[in-house]
Amino acid sequence: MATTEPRKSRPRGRPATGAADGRHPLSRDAIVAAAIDLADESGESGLTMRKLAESLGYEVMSLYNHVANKSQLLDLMVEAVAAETPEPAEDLAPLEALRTFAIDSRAALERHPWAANLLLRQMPGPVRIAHMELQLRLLAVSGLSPELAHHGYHAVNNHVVGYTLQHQALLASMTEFAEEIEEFTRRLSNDDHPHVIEHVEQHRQGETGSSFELVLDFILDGLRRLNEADSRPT
Amino acid sequence: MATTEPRKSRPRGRPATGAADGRHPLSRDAIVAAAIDLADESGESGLTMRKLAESLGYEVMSLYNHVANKSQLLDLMVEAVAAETPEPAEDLAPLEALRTFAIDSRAALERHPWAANLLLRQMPGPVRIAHMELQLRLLAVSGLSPELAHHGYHAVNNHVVGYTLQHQALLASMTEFAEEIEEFTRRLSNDDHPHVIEHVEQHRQGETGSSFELVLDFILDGLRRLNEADSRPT
DNA sequence: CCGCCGTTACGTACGCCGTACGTTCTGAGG
DNA sequence: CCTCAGAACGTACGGCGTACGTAACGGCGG
Repeated sequence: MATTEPRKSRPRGRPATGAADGRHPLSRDAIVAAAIDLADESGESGLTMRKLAESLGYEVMSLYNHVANKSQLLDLMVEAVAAETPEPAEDLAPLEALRTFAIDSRAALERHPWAANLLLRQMPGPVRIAHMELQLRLLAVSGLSPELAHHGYHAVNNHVVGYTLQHQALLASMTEFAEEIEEFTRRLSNDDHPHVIEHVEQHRQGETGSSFELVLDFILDGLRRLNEADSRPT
Repeated sequence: MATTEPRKSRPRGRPATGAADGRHPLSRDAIVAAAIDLADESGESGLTMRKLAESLGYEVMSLYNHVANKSQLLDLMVEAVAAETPEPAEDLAPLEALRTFAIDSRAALERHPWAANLLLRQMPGPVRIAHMELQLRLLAVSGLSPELAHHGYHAVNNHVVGYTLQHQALLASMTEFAEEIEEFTRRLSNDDHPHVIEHVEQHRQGETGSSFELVLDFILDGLRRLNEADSRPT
């Protein structure tokens, strides 16, 4: 039907004279920002090159003039989220600085529920490498042995990412399967799962939340304690 | 071309007289088992209804006579993996039993790299509910306060799943992007990232592995210590 | 001033994916 | 012998990422 007329109503090619119509001229940064917004709203599965182009007012393939492929776009999104984490204050003790950095990292991940899952699959970019260097340096100058510093890095990182992943999954389940959960717990109600029911009830009363910092301190205290025990016999 | 002949070489309908050809008669359990095998080989993205049917010697839509949809199939796969974890011995102290259960759970997840990622998205089935009840019971009878038991459950579970997720991601990166990593670290070699380079070098020498149980004990010891501190002033 | 060219936007098309739907065959029960 | 539920099948649809060719613009050498 439309093949008879050679072009559509909107002028083709670059928008006449520097984006004279309502839209910005489509840069890489604009694409990444729009992708983050779209993923925040619709989840990772809702982020589609087609929908992303539509949200920007462009056609799909125009995006590929600015990003190589979807994988690179996801890389850029993860880096942008990582860049939201502020550097810790410099006057803090090393492990205190690491503690606040972990808390701030988690806050950034919590703002973008898709980010934690993506972290696992993508190679780290410059921002994440810099964060890694920062955390490793803090561990090194805190007086921990090299082995403990190595394990401490993974322990803290695992905790930040793992906790956020599960928290987001829990939130998603609670909103998506609300009535299934309702019926599910009622079916078990007086059965042989008393502790599960109590646990769910604790969640309903908002018992959660402080658990992240609790375990973070278990890890940091454990590192300190183990380091003292190792160095005392010397 | 083939539309002229009314049927293909292989006989249609149910296989003549109880799977007289080489294949089993396609049950739900057989489909789940084949799906697990396929995902173990090709990863979650490699598990496709088409490939799964092909690996079983059937056509795609025949699978839907035994499973409702792909999401249900993934549910069944996760449950099957969870069922691989043995129950802990009954003569152990509660927190010791929880410790071995965590280690065994991690081993099962490690055998199936796709499982940890799936755990986060799927609603728990009967097997996982039973495991949840088991862990909560162990925490309850260990003498911890209800709040500490609640947090302890999440702490241990987060650690098991989170650690496995990151470990699998690390292994995948190391095999998939081997030369990229090689060049990447060489580019940084004498730059301003000394700790990252040292960390990668530690990994090359196999410094990893024991970190899981180390942090697990940090968590369990932290729970015990905090419980004593709470109950002593009484 | 003119004509070329690199850059960007666009449209079409291909090969995957999950799966809805209608058809064809089978063995079992009356 | 006939019927009938259920399994296996083939086709088709909409959505995905993206390869490829085309069209319109701005800038620049002549």
